[in-house]
Amino acid sequence: MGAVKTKRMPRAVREQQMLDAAVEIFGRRGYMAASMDEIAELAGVSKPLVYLYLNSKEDLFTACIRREAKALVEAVRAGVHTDLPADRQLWDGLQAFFAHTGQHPHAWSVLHLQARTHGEPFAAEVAAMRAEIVAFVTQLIAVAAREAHRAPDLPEHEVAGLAEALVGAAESLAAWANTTEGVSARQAAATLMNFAWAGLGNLMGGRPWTAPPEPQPLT
Amino acid sequence: MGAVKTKRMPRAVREQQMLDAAVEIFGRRGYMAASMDEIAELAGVSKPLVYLYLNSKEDLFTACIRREAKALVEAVRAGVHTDLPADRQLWDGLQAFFAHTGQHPHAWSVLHLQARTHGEPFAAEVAAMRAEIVAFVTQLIAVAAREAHRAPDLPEHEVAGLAEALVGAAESLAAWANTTEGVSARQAAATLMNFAWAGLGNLMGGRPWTAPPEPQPLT
Amino acid sequence: MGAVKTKRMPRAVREQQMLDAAVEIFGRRGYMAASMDEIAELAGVSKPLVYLYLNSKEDLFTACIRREAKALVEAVRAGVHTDLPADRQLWDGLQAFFAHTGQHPHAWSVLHLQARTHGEPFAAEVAAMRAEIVAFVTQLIAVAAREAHRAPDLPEHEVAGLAEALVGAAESLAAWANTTEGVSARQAAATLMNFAWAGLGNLMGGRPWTAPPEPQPLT
Amino acid sequence: MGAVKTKRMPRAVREQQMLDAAVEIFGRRGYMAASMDEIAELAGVSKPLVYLYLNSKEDLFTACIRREAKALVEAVRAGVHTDLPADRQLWDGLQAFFAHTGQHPHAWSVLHLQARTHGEPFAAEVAAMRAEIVAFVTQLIAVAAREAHRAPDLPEHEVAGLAEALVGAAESLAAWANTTEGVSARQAAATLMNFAWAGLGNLMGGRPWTAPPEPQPLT
DNA sequence: TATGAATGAGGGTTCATTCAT
DNA sequence: AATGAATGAACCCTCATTCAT
Repeated sequence: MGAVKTKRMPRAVREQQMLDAAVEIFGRRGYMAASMDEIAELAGVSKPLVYLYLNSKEDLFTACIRREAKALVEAVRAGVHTDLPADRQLWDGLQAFFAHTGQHPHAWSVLHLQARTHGEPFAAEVAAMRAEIVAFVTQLIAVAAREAHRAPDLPEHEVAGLAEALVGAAESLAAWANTTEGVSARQAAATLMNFAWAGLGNLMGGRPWTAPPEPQPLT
Repeated sequence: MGAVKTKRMPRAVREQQMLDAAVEIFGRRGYMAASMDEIAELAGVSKPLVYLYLNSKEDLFTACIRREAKALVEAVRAGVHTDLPADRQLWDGLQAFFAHTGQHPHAWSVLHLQARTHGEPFAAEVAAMRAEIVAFVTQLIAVAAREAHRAPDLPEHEVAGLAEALVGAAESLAAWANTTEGVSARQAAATLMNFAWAGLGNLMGGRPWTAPPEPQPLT
Repeated sequence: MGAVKTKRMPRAVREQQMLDAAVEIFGRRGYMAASMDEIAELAGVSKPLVYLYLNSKEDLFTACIRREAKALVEAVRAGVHTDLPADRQLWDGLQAFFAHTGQHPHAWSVLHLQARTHGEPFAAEVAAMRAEIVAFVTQLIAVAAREAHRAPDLPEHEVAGLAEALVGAAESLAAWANTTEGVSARQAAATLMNFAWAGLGNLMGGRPWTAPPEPQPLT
Repeated sequence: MGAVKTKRMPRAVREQQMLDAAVEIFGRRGYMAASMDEIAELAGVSKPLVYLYLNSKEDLFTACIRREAKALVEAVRAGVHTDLPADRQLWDGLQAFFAHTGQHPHAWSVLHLQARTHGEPFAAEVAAMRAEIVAFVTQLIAVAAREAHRAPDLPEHEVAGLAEALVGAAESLAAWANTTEGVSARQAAATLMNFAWAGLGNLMGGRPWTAPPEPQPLT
């Protein structure tokens, strides 16, 4: 199952093999439970070579996060055409997102679970990527509102909250789509678009929702 | 900071002290990085006693998950009054959810991050709780639709997807609310209700969203 | 050859056994070449127990240095009676010194070679002991001079240099006495007393030695 | 700080660069802690070249010891003029010794500490050099005694002991002179000459020292 | 003459777990 | 009801050393 044992490869190639193996093992076992021995074996090299090229378990993990974060962002970017309407951009982006995470489950596990579960060096790394995506979505929502000649006065932090919720929902659905039989990337994206665009309110006949008054302490 | 060292306590009490300590350490360090030594010390007992009562690290972790899952579900249940309208039930449930997770961050970390990050014995445990909540939300959505005399033909798996998305968004927002300064449980709940009920569509002037046609392979 | 494997001993006893083993191995192999495995085996315990009681290789080494430094100083102190004349005190001290180092060659190796060969944590430890001994000798020389109603104006730093030279010579002779067949502690002490007291000058018929004039740079 | 990276140099030159680097690293880190990697890097060559020229870490260390031992002996020899009186020869030799060790602290560390701290291959190497110096001093003492028409019957092993003590004191003072601020080679040599020639006895008004009778076991 | 690529072996350290009291 | 004493197994990391060019 591991890489075929080929000897004497240039450093750049070997490094990618090591990262491939590391992403798989980190994704499967988790950061702490992953052993450098297993990673080296899967990469088809000896352990010292892994250390020679990637310094330490922490550095190796960081390198994995960086590579996979970059790959995910690029996959989403490649799926989006900025000259299309905002809703279409969101739809395309979501599809690309679900497709990529579905095709690289270990990488998604590394980004979504492992990196956030362990301390600051790693969480920051993935937080940067997430911020980038949230910013992208925030801007899409703003553009969409403008296109619809609506909500010129939508408060900014409200939009941020909505974007956060959308991205959060997408992240959760990624796990759902990857685990549940018969749910494709397209279906996951459609569900989320329906949820986000039409809202549940549509089901209720347009009756808008308003928060009940905050309970006051008895005087 | 740990439990006061009192000798000769009944077993049930000691067990709760141990679980308290374990939840805190598991939540802070993660499952693998948590050491039985640290847990025993924080609980104010010797290590063999932990093993005598809770058998193994795995069993201890499982016990933590079970206790905290039950507590979370009960907290949400206690916040909801089933004789109120569906939207009010959802609103109350969300508030209870965000309040409880905010007040028990270690417990939420155990349920949301640690349990899912490590293999099958634990993921299943928390999946059961999640299924319970998703079912509750699914039924709420159905009730709401019926109350509004709408969507009599809404396909079931569509509703399930929406519920999944809603719960996922809530889980993501929990982290957001707990980390972001100045975001209270009430605000997080409001943001999510707006998102779910009004949808983004409202911003767009009611223009409904429809998926573009699936690309067909060339004949 | 190692300690008899007796189970379940109180901590204090086990610690001494470990220090015994550690001193022997450190003395034989040197600090870096000594392996914790070998030390544990010689002590008749498992490695984790060594770490449980003594924390780390560095701490173990420090503990060895402290114990042996204290033992050596006490051995010398026990040999000296402060109510005897100064020369007799020096003679007795030297004998005790050579006897102790001869009987504990590994300990002497740890103090004289290993501790000084490795960085600051350790060198400082043994420097303190050495300073104590040098101070003792310095004072002895001063007392001897006073007893002889001589050298009331002997400059202090001169005395310090002499004491340093005497202690250095003693340390070197310790190795010589321990390695050379047929040289006892008594003989080593006698040689050094002759050297220090009578000086080589006696051999020369009392002709005192004076430094030639320092060469001046050409004007 | 390392050698400038120049390609294609004759073997003899490269070897000296490697030995320079090795002496510095061995002196700074100690034999075991020194890594071939660091030595090669400081020498400005690749590791295989070090092995090609010097075979192994042991051989490299031996080569260092040999080169530096030779250099030290030659430095002392160059400082001594055999046609001068014995005390002047000793004085000049000591000055040369302290000057050389002060100027080459890493080399002195290799000879005095590292070589003796590690097993037989190396200790023998430096013991040979030391024996040469002790023999030189022994002969100087004998000559001085003859010049003074004294001590025709001085037992040989007594002289050897005195020489040993003198050399040992010199070695110890070398460390003292190199570490203590404001102690020059000249001062160190003067202190030692005073100690050796005049002796402490001079301070005592010529009162000779005699060993107290050896304690007899009770009959 | 010179080096990039690669590894077997071993060392320090920690952990979950048990025994005997 | 509770603990001090003890360990097998594994993990991260480093090093001296070689191969193929």
